[in-house]
Amino acid sequence: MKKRLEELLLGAVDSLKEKGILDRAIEPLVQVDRRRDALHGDYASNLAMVLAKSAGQNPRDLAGLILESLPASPIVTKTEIAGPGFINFFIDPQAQFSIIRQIHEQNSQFGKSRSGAGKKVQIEFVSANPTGPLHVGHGRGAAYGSAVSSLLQAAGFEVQREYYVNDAGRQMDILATSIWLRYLERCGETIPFPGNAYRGNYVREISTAIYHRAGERYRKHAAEVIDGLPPDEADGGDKEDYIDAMIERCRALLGTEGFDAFLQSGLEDILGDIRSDLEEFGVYHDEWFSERGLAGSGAVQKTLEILGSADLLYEKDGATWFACTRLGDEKDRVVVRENGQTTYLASDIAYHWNKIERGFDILIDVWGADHHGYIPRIRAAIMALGTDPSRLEVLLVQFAVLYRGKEKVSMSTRAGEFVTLRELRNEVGRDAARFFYLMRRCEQHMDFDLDLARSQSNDNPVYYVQYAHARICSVFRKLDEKNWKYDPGQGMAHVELLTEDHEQELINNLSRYPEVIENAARKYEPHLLIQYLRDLATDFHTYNNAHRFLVEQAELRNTRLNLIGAVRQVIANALGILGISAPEAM
RNA sequence: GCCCCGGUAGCUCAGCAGGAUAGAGCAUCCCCCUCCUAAGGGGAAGGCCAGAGGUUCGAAUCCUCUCCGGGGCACCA
Repeated sequence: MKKRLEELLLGAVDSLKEKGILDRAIEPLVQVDRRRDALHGDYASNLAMVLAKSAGQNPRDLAGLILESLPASPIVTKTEIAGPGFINFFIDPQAQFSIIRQIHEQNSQFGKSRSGAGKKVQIEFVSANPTGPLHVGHGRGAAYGSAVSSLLQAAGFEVQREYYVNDAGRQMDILATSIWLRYLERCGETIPFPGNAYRGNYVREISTAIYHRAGERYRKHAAEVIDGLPPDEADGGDKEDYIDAMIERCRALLGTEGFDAFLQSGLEDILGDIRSDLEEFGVYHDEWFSERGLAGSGAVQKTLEILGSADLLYEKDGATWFACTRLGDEKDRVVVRENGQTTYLASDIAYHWNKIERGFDILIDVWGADHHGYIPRIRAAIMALGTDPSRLEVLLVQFAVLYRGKEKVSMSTRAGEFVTLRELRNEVGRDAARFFYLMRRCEQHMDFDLDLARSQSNDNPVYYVQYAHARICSVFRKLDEKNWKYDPGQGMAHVELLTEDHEQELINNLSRYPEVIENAARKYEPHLLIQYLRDLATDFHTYNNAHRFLVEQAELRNTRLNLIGAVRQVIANALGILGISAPEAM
């Protein structure tokens, strides 16, 4: 509808150009907007105001000229010039009704578009380090990333969802060491636990499992373990130095094979937990990309060579630096440490290079807000590798703060206070968790109210939307109980019976749906879809309260059933994209 | 000090790519089930869109500065 009006206006512009009223060089952006107030018609355009200056005319006069040149169309019943120069369009109700038929024909496909057709998008999200369970912060990224993926798919893009598994590097070494130390405790050794080791309960559980499996095979005497290590933070030393020395000791005592056994158990256990957690949350990844695999393939070295041959690497203080200041970053960054190990950045550059080579048109990274400083160096790397940096889109998700009523829930990692995604899901349920995560723009800091999300009451916006769907299902069940037959064909033949304001309002909102999808996908903003759902649900509840659907008169009944059936379909489609269920009864 | 995000009703937030009288939900106050689930609906009240400049026909929306919150500035990942 919008597009058709825009075409009409373009036609008018062309003919004004021929008449010499408008300069041929002008290529106006023709815009048509929906009007909120029915008084101003169904759609309006600001075209005359936009063109007024370049045409040297006052906007209202120009609007008149545009209307004179506007090609005739059966869908437009009336036009008017209003306010400072708006052109208002009134649409033939008959034409508006066609949306109901369209929804019934397309069903679950309704609302999808082809605007992204032929474009391959890769979206990487969650990618939490496999050193512990997902917490509520990861949950927001997971909900957001998966909703954006579905949204892009609905807009026609070919989407690949990826999880980058940081299974290489120091953090994994710390994990393996932490597990081993807990294992030694289990064996009966007394060793002070390093300040910088992982102290979550899951570490103990993993070590216990190893103990049951392997017995005391990996046991070493406490004295042997701590002998000659530098002081830990608690003893006035440096916790980083201490943990590094402990890792070395662990490696020396266990040998590569033994160390890897601990590392591998930890990785498998935690990654398995993350996978099942995400699956239960309705979040899927097409690809789990291993950092270790990347390093093993020699890709990191190769990428460094490319940077080197582009003359973007230099040596200083025994380390190798990436000269990213030349490409817009504020500092140069280390890629190979003094000790010869490559940094996380080096792998990440190689990883992005790998993504580019896989042939995606758009790369999306969903990151926590704390990573924003990381963006310039990745962009620099992409430029250095000869790729247009605008192909990389980084979406930052701000933090979520949990509240229980008025009380802020502490997010400290210290024992017992840590809130995992799994705990959140257990407490509020999958649907509410997703809905609440997606309700806000991702740039918005979020206050997540656990009590509200959990409440089974009308305060809870999730139920409000789901209830609209369930209510419609219930109407169709009641229809069967009355032994009336639903005849969609008869309804379609009598759409003109939908004369109530509430019905017009609903139809109007239904026809907005494809635009909402398009818009939300373009802006990566699933919250727009939630907003829309709340509007649509409100319209339905209002309608439901004011009118009955199961009336005696068959034509009217079938017409109304067609309308609410369409509402049900659209709600189901939208909830589907958001990964939230559409219950048939509540 | 520099960088990112935010500052809209008592609270939590929308406000689409500048457009016509700034919108929801919660909380407050009134009202509505003989009827398809009241997990619903109708109404009232509530605002100098943080502040100051600028851009223009027109600014909550764009630009600059200031103030107030949150986060980030590693040879960690």
